[in-house]
Amino acid sequence: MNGKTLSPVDWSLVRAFLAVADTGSLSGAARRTGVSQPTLGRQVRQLEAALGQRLFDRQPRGLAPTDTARALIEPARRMQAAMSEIELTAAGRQTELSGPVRITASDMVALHVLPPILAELHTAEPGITVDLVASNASENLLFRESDIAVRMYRPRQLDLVARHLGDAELGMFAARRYLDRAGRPRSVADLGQHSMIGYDRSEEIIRGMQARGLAATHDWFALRCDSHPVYWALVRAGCGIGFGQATLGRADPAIEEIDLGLDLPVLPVWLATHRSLRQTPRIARVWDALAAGLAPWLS
Amino acid sequence: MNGKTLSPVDWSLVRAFLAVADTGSLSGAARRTGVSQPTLGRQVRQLEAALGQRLFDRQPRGLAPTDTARALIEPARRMQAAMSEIELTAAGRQTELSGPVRITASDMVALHVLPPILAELHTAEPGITVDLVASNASENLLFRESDIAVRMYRPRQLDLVARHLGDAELGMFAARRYLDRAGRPRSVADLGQHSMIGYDRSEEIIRGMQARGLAATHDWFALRCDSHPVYWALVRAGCGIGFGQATLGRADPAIEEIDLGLDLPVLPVWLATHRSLRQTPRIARVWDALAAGLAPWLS
DNA sequence: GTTTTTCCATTCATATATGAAAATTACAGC
DNA sequence: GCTGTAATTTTCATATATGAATGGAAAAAC
Repeated sequence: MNGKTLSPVDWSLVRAFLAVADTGSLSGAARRTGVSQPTLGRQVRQLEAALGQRLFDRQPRGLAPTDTARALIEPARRMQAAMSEIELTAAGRQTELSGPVRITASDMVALHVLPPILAELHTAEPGITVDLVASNASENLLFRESDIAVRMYRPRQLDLVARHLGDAELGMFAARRYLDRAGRPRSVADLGQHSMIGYDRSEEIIRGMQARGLAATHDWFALRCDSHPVYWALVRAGCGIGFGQATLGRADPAIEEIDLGLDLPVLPVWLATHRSLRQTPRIARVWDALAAGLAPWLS
Repeated sequence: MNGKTLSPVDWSLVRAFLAVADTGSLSGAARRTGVSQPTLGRQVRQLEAALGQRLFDRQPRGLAPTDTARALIEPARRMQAAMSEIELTAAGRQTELSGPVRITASDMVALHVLPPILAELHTAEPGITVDLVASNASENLLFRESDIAVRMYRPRQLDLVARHLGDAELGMFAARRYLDRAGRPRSVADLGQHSMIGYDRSEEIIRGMQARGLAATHDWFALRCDSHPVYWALVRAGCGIGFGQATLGRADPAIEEIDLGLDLPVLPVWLATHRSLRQTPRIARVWDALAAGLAPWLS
């Protein structure tokens, strides 16, 4: 285990090293980077040979970093940061009103709100291609995993430009079909007799209800689902009463709003991008399209 | 000229970018990096495509960086520095008393002094392989272009460990053959009647002689050569009187020292390595061998 | 104790990147 | 105006790296 040659080390191996160190396994790193697992394994081995040091202990559950690897993570991160700066600086200096733009949005927004906005944008600017990442995980704008993010909270990362577009109201909804069958609740107390749809792992509805004086627990719900789009499909299918964005529910003829005077929280909607990209023509164009297109959904 | 894909950029392209930016041409960068020039050209193009920016203006005399390229050089250097830190940290944690060690020395020292030292070292430590770079240019110890440097001046770079081994005396010498034919100078004035061997571009001897009151000019010399080893071969072949390291001349039976009472300068001899490597077993072993082996040559 | 899951290593066909040599280009000097 | 020089680009055979599929091993789940 010693570098027998004194040849320069391929910088791209460090990227593989970081991905493996971050995820703790070759397979995980492969999923995250899009590079295949055998390739990552070979690259790690190659880096170990080049540095003359074992970097990971191969274990059944993954690769555990050695002391040496731990010592190398910090400079590797600096490399990554510098690489990001290169990409962002270069992208920020682009002047064409065309090219790819990657947008991150929650799966709910991506599924129900963005498609018409992007359709219109594509008609107006056919040169701009959009990569839409529907994910509730916050992609890292600093590493250019995304160019523009639509978020339901105030972004707090450094070097970001963020704009508060407005607030998305929440409402309580059920399918007309369901209400015709199960009856329309007239008070908060009536809810106890209804099928409520909730989340499985997330506790947000439960906490919200409890804060409003309802004795909600995990078992209070007849049906639970963690996927927002599927959750919403359950509501539309008449599985019971659920919560969702007010604009979405009110625009849906199959659905009826249930107003019991609860003051439901509102979700702030933010647009965010990296400071280097804000003035880039095609990014600015998409930014404006999103801001304009989202406005009718917000209050 | 716009990145049509949004795929991650290969980090190793930045190394090519830096080499080209530093040398100002693909050919120069190829010479410096050991990568072929067509490959570098392709890598630069590839980086330009990935970043969506032209980085160089192709000119007949080389590649001139664009404004964008100039903006990217600084983060690229940070990447390079971080990569160096990775390599140095990893190398510094190696514990085996074997592996490659790259030594830089002036061509004179490499040719006349180091061979016996390295021969003995190799006998004692066959696991250590040595890359000897005979070059008067100072390789960059920070970027691990060399592990140990033997230098005739005090190294001043940051993060270096340096040790002053002693001083190499200079002397005035000529081949016995030459002196038998042309006579032995008894005074400084006699030198005017002799064939003096000097440097072509370097003025060091001229300045040294002038400082000692001799009316030396470029034309004072009958023969000039910039290569130290060739210069010394000229002296040994009886072409005339020249200057060289005292220990070298005195050990040579074909050569006679000419002592006219001039107080010639001495050259300080330094050993230098990166701080991270000083304690590494095989580096320390070579360091010690060099220190011990060079001692007899110095005063 | 058996099954299932999760992960890493290997194999082999394919895609990609590389280098040597030749072709090309544009200036500089005479 | 021609030639020489020093660069880049192109071409093509070769070397290298990659991914899909497979095999294998060790924990976790039942």
